Amino acid sequence: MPSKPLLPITMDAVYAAPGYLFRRMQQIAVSIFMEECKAFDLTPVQYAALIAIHTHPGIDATRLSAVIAFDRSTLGSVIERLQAKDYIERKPAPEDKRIKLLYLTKSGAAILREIIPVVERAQARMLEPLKPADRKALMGLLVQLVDLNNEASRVPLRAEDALEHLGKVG
Amino acid sequence: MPSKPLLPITMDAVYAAPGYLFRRMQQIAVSIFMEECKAFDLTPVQYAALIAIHTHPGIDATRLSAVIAFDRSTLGSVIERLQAKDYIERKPAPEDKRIKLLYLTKSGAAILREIIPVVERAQARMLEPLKPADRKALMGLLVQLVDLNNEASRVPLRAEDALEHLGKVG
DNA sequence: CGTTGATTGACAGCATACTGACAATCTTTG
DNA sequence: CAAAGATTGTCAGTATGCTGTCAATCAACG
Repeated sequence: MPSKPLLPITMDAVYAAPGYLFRRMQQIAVSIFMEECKAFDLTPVQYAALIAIHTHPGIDATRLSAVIAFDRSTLGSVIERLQAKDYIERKPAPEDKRIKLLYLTKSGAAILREIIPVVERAQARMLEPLKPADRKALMGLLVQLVDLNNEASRVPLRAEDALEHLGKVG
Repeated sequence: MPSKPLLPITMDAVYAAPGYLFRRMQQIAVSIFMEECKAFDLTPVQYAALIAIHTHPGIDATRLSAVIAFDRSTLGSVIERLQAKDYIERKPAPEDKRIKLLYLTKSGAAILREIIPVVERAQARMLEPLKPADRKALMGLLVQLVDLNNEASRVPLRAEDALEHLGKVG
C-alpha cells in the first residue's frame, strides 16, 4: 500500500496549473518564432517594438512601453539594440529635453516588409495542432483573459497613450 | 482621406497575435504569482523545481530539466539559489562522479507546505475573470496545444525521464 | 584495454523581465 | 517666480531563458 504523501501535490497538478501552461506555451511560441525568423536576427520583442514605432512614428520610449505593454527598463536595451542594427533612430524632442523620439529607418522599414509574412507563418504554426474552431475559441478566451487581467500586470497595456505625442486627446 | 499604408500591419494585428497574447499572459501570471507569494521569496520556476525535487527525491539536474521542461543551463543557477536558501541539498552520486543528486531539506519541505495553498490561490486568480465554463475550456485547449507542440520547444517535456534514477524502466 | 562517443555539470554571452533608485527636466502650485 | 511634485531616460541588481563551449566522466565498441 502507498504511504500517505507528506505534501498534497503531484507533478500532474503542476502540469495542469495555468501558470505552468502559460510559461510553457510562451517558451514554445518564442521557439517557433525564432526558428521561422532565424534569417533575420530579430526577436519577438524587437519585432513588436518595430511595428509599434512604425504605426506611431515619433513616439517616445515610455509611451512605447505602454503601447506594447513591455517593461520600461527592459525597453531601453531593446531600443539600443534596434538602433545598433540601424532599424530605428532617435531624435531629441525640441519642446522637451528629456524625451527622445523614435523613428523607423529605411533599413527598419525594409526588414519589416520582409519579415511580416514570415512572422504570420510563425503565428499560424503556434496554433496549427488545433482544429480551426479550437484555434478561434482559444484566441477568443485569451484575448478576454488578457484584457480582463490587464491591471494585474506590472505594465498594463495603454493603447490610447499612443496618440499623445500627436497632441493631447484626453 | 487616409493614405495607403506603407506596410500592411496594425497594432490590432499584434494585439490579436498568438505569440503576443502568450507573452502577455505569461507576464500577468508571473505578476500574480509574485504578488500572492511575496512573503516567501520563491519564484514560479523555483517553486516548480522544488515540487519536482519533492516528488522525485534524488533526481539529477539534467533529468529535472526534462521533468519540468526548463532549460538545463538556466536550471543550474536556479538550483544554486535554492541551495543557498537551504531548501535543497546536493549529494554526489556514488556510482557516477559526474552526477549530483538533489534532495529537499527539512526547510524546503516546510516552505512547500506553507506555500502550496498560496500558489493555488494565485493560480485561481489568473483565471478568475473568466466564467467557470470558460476557464475549463481554456485550460483544456492549452493542455492540448502545449502537448501537441511539445517537440517544437527547445526543451520538450519528458515526464518519463523522472523515473530513471530509480532504475531503468525504458 | 584503449579509443570513440555520449553525458553531466559548469560557464560565457546575449536577450528579456522586473525592482528600485537616480539626475535631469518639466509641470503644478503657492 | 520659487518650491514641490511628476515624468523621462538610465542604471544597478536579480532572475529567467537560450546558444554554444568545455572538462570530467562514463559507456560502447573494436
